[in-house]
Amino acid sequence: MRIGELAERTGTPRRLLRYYEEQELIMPTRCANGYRDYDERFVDRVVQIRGLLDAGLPTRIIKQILPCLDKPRVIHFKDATPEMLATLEGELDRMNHRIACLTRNRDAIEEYLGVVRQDKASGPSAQSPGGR
Amino acid sequence: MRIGELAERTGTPRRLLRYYEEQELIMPTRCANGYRDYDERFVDRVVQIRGLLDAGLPTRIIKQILPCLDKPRVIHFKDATPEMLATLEGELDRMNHRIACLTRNRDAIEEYLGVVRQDKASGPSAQSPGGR
DNA sequence: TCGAACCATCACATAGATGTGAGGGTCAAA
DNA sequence: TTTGACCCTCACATCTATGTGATGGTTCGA
Repeated sequence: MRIGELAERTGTPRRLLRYYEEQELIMPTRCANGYRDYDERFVDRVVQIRGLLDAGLPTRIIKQILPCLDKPRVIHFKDATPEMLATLEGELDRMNHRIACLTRNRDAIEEYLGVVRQDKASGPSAQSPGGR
Repeated sequence: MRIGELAERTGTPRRLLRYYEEQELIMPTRCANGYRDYDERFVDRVVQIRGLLDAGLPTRIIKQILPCLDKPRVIHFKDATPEMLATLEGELDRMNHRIACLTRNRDAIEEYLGVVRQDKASGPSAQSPGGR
């Protein structure tokens, strides 16, 4: 598939698809005329990339993470240098922190919304402390 | 406490503490001489802010989230305009997506590291598919 | 064969978070 | 009183992910 279709199917501007390629996150083949040629698997890959970017990971790190997601992954073992493994460990750690932080705050927001909604429902002027 | 101490206790450059203030995420009082004066609660707050920034939220959103975290929160109810609630709902959603994405990828990395480590241990040249 | 709808590269612009440094005030201890 | 370690406010630089547009090639159907 060409860049336009991939862009549409992933909701990603073409500009960014080219950017991700420049950052070596995706490596489409080229048709005879020079057009980029993406195979089906790139749809998920791009969605993955966007999710990680949105979650605060830089392309540099995403590039290291992506190979871990390939299944079957048998082929990729030789690439695993000790430094890369260390990077991954570190990144795993940071991801856990992020998850913890997001979860904590999500729960807080959820609780807040719950209380506020209930408050609105039972009377706009009442400010029940919710009994602590 | 002054900015230097807060910087040290939160591991945050002074520059950024001033930046967060400019973005109205934190509003320290001022001493007579113009120095910023942070009270104890700012330590947690700054850590919170940094966590959220690291997780990909922009200051604009963090600013809206922070009031939800204050406990007791009784005072803050009147601020809750319908638009703000809608924003929070939306942000809650995005946070859930982020959490899901991070969790998925974290698990994949974890599994990858597990397999690779086992592989290293049992013999560097073996490439067991891991049995599905 | 022409035009619309693709594609390509290149370059410059923006926005947000952060680094860095200049120029200058405050204050306490030597 | 001077010095060192703080603090202040600019202001400009940098990096990353993005937006936007110029310029031009390819393909295909009218």
